[in-house]
Amino acid sequence: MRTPEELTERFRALGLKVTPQRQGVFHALWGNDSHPTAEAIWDRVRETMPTVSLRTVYQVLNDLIDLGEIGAVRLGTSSVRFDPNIDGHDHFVCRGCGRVHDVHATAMVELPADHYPDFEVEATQIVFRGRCPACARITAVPS
Amino acid sequence: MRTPEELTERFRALGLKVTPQRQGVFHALWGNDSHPTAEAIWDRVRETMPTVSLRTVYQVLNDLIDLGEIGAVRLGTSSVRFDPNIDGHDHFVCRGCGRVHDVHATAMVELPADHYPDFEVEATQIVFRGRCPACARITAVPS
DNA sequence: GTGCCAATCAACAAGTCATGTTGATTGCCA
DNA sequence: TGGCAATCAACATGACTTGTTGATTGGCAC
Repeated sequence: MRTPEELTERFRALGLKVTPQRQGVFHALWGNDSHPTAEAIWDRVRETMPTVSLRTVYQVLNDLIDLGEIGAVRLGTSSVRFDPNIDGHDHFVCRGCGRVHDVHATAMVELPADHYPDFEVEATQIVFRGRCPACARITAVPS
Repeated sequence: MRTPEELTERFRALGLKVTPQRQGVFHALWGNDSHPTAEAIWDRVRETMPTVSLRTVYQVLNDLIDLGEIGAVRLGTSSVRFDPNIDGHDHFVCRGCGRVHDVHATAMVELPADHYPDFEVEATQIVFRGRCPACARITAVPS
């Protein structure tokens, strides 16, 4: 994702107004690799801007998705998560704490063309499920 | 998934009653590789049993999931899909018709242990998105 | 065949998540 | 400074899934 400053530029260039609410969302997303839900972003924005509405946060997030600045991730968890990282990467979902981690898998994933002719693959999504180091440690038997 | 007859056996063995509604769901799932939604199964069951309620279909499906007889698949589509195939396989989601196809990818997917120590991977899910042969044909330019 | 009780039913309500609506207000920026 | 986009509150909506309740049915053990 671009920096908040670059996003500000881009919004201006597109004739969109740079409001404090929008900038609040920019900053809440910047460097945020926790795959926050809309509500989590709302909480963060409200720390410095208590009056912002959840409705507006949703609006700004969807604007950013439309502009291709962030991605929406649906991982079978209840709600949509937003990902400032739009580079190709995979996800690890911890069944203990529910957190989502960005990972880079060594993947040679293909649909064998001889078995699936005429299938046009446009995107491949890999999701690992299991336990993250922190959660694995909790239930690990200490010696 | 087991055959309807085997499921009948298993339900009896567990002290669960084998009702026409349950058998209707068994048959609606048997050999069904279309990844139906609860509503789609409901439709199919109602063909021979018009009075069955959607509530009951949900109930039976969740019972089957609890027994490990079928799987629930969440692919970012609006609703949960049910999959009688519980063997390891992957999915292809068509962005044209929305249909879900079972596929077997040639996958060498791993989380490199040197980069992600202590991550315990328990399951790996691969989802391909694109267009199925039928939908690819529609928009393909005929010569 | 009989009876117990699980299963099902209808008809709700509820809860979650996301978005639409409306009419008023605010405040960015040309 | 003013136009108008953006935001606000406060709803409603809508899809999906599950909970509840009280009555009824019917599977199956005896």
